[in-house]
Amino acid sequence: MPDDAFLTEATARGFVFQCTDTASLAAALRDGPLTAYIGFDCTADSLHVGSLVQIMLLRLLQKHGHRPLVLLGGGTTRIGDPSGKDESRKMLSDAEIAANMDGIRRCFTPFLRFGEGPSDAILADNGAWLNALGYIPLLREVGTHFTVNRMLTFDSVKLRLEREQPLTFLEFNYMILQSYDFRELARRYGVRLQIGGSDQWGNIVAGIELARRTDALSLFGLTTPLITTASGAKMGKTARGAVWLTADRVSPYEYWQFWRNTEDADMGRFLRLFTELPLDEIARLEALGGAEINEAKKLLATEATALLHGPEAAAAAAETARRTFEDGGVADLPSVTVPAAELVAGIPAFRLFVLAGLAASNAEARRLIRGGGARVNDAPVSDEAAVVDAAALRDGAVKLSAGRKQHRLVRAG
RNA sequence: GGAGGGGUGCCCGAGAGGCUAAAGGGGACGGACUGUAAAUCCGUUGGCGCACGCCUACGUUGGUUCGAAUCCAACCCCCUCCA
Repeated sequence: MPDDAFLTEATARGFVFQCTDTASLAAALRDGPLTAYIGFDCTADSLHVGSLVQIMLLRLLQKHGHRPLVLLGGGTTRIGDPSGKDESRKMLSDAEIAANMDGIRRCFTPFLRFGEGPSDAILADNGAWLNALGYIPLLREVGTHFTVNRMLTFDSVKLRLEREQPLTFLEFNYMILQSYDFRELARRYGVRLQIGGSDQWGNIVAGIELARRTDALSLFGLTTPLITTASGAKMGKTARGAVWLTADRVSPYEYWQFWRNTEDADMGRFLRLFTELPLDEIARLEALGGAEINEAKKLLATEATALLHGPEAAAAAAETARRTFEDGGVADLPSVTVPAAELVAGIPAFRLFVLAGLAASNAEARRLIRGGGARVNDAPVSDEAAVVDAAALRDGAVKLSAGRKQHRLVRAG
């Protein structure tokens, strides 16, 4: 076990996959506040739970008195990281990148304390230095420290070559720019540690080597494990797509549901990574068997939701779920409003399911009905041509259900 | 620049003039069983107020044909080898 409080807890909670030099890093951490960074490329306007491990680790770092630095990839997003991808991403325009950066920035505010203090988080954009680089000077100054021989051995490169998928020269340069970032952050902010997903190992090590050669700096790298579910699927997918960390994409209630539906075998691991419950408490919860596990999952859902959306929203989501699933009642579920006149006139049930967002097309809604998965006010819809009108209103709303878990209210407005 | 191979639905992958909205698998969704879990089994899986019908879809654009994902031409993109 490493001889440092932060590393010890990070390891115990399952955040550590690989570390370049655990003993020296522990010593550096003991010497006083240390600045560590994680880079996020701006490929979408929000992050999703796939990035949550890294965010939680930065949060843990800050709790232990160190300083997190969030690096937004305003420059590197223009290149596209080939790591872990078997084909190139589409090119994003500078305007898209700027908009995405704005959205991603907001994802961190619930998790990190930003400011001027010694352990307050800071934000940087690698566009600030990368965009100004000159090609020839870069080649002469940095290019001499990279051999193509070595670069070809990186997994990110090998994967593409083995699969006979194209790897453009543009993408081939990504690792050089990420290395440049690490050294630049060390120079500007005194950053000593770079954290990343396990697919970032190569890029991180390359940066450490560059800084050692040119600046005689000794930097560290730490990677987090790739989080999959116990049954092997990539984590973070739900019935309606990725689990985003933005309320207007995934509501607190949906977010709570995502965690509530965790597989049994993942419960303990997820509690350690995605909540801040004490480890001994988690150990106790892990000992639960059978249906009692559900209580632990509710705790997981409420704790994780509280971190992102706040305790009130988490409690409200938990209460909505309790009333819906345990009382079988109608609670404050996600709702949509349809014009009262239309409802009075009667709307075909399949249309209503589309309007409520429970089906992507009329055909899908019809299939849902045919398959017996559609219910109105908890009563199965047996007839594809069934019509719902104002008579179905219960306290001003009609409850629609697609399958056992997805429920919506339709209100007349 | 030369030679060869290839671009099919969310993904992989079969199909080589009509029987093809396109086999099979994966994924996804629904049902049964459960504990809002996993595993298993069953069903569904382009759109349209969808019996019939119509529309869109096999890289792009044209053409041949009664009829094209399947044949022809040009173009775009990818892979391999050669220069």
